[in-house]
Amino acid sequence: MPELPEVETICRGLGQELEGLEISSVEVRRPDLRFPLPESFAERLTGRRIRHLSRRAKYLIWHLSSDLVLVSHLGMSGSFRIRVGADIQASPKDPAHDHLVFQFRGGRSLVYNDPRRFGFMDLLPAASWADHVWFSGLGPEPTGNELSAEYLAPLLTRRRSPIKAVLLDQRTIAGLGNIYVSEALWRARISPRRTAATLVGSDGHPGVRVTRLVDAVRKVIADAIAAGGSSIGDYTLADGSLGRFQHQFSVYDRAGAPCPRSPQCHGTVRRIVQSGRSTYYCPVCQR
DNA sequence: ATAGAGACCTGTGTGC
DNA sequence: TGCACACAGGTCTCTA
Repeated sequence: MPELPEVETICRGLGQELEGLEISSVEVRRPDLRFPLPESFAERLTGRRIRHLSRRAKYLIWHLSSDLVLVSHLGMSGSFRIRVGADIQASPKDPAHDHLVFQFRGGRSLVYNDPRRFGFMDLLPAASWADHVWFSGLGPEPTGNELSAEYLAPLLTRRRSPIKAVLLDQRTIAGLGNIYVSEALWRARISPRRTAATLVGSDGHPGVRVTRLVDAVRKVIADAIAAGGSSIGDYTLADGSLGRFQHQFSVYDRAGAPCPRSPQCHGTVRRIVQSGRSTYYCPVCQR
C-alpha cells in the first residue's frame, strides 16, 4: 500500500507518539504475515523501550533499547493505529485483520492491521540490521543528495526494460512505487514505455531527460511528504487522519481525464499495463 | 546477469 | 441477489 511518502508520514506520526515508551506486552493474534514472525517475537520485545523510529525505503526501523531493531514493512495493506485509553480508535471497523497489539506502559497501545498480509516484520541486531538483504541492495533515497543525474545515467544505460519498470526496481532508487513513478514520469515528460537506456545521451552524459527525471522524482516525493502522503480507499494515518496528496495526482488513476498540462497539451490520460501493473500517462506530452 | 511472469493474500467494484 | 472477474499503494522467486 504505502510508498515512501506514506511510510515517512507514518514514521513521523508514530515516532512522535511512541518514542520513549516501554513495551509492556505484545499480543500476537496471527504470526503468519508475509513471512512468519521470528521465534519468541513477543517475549523479545517485552520490556524494551522505543528509542527512535526511522525509515529506509518503505521500511520502518524501530530502534529499541538493548541494541535490538524491529524492522517492519507494510506491504500493500498494512497499517498501524494508535489507541490512547478508550478513544474512538479503540473500536476498529476491521478487527478481523488486527494481527498484532503492542501495549505500552502508561496505557497507550498500537495495533497492526493488514488484510492481505503482504506486510512483514523481523527482529535484528542494532549493529548489523543494515547488512540484511532487505537493505544491502537498495538504491539511494530520493530525499537526500545521493540521487543525482550522474548517479542515475550509468545505471540506466545498462537497462533494456521500460523506464517504468526500472524506477519501480528498489535497487535504482529506494522507495518509489506505482503511484509516484507514474507521477514523476509525467512531470518529467518522459514516456513510461521508453527503454531506460535511451534516456541517456550517446556520449554517456546524463543529458536533459535524466536531469529532468531526477528533478521530477525528488520534487514529487518532497511534495507528497509535505502533503502527508496519499490516502486511497479507507487508508488512514496512525492517528486516523488522511494524507492529502491524492488530490494532487496528475495522472495516477485518472484515465480518460484531460492531461493537466493543458492548454499547451491536448492529450488524454491513458492507462496501460506494464509488467502486470497499471501505468498512467499522457501519450501526447510524454515522450 | 537480466527481464518477465507468477505467487503470495483479501477486499471491493463491475458487469452479466 | 449471485457469481465471475479484474484490480489494488509490494516484493520475492522462478523461468527463460
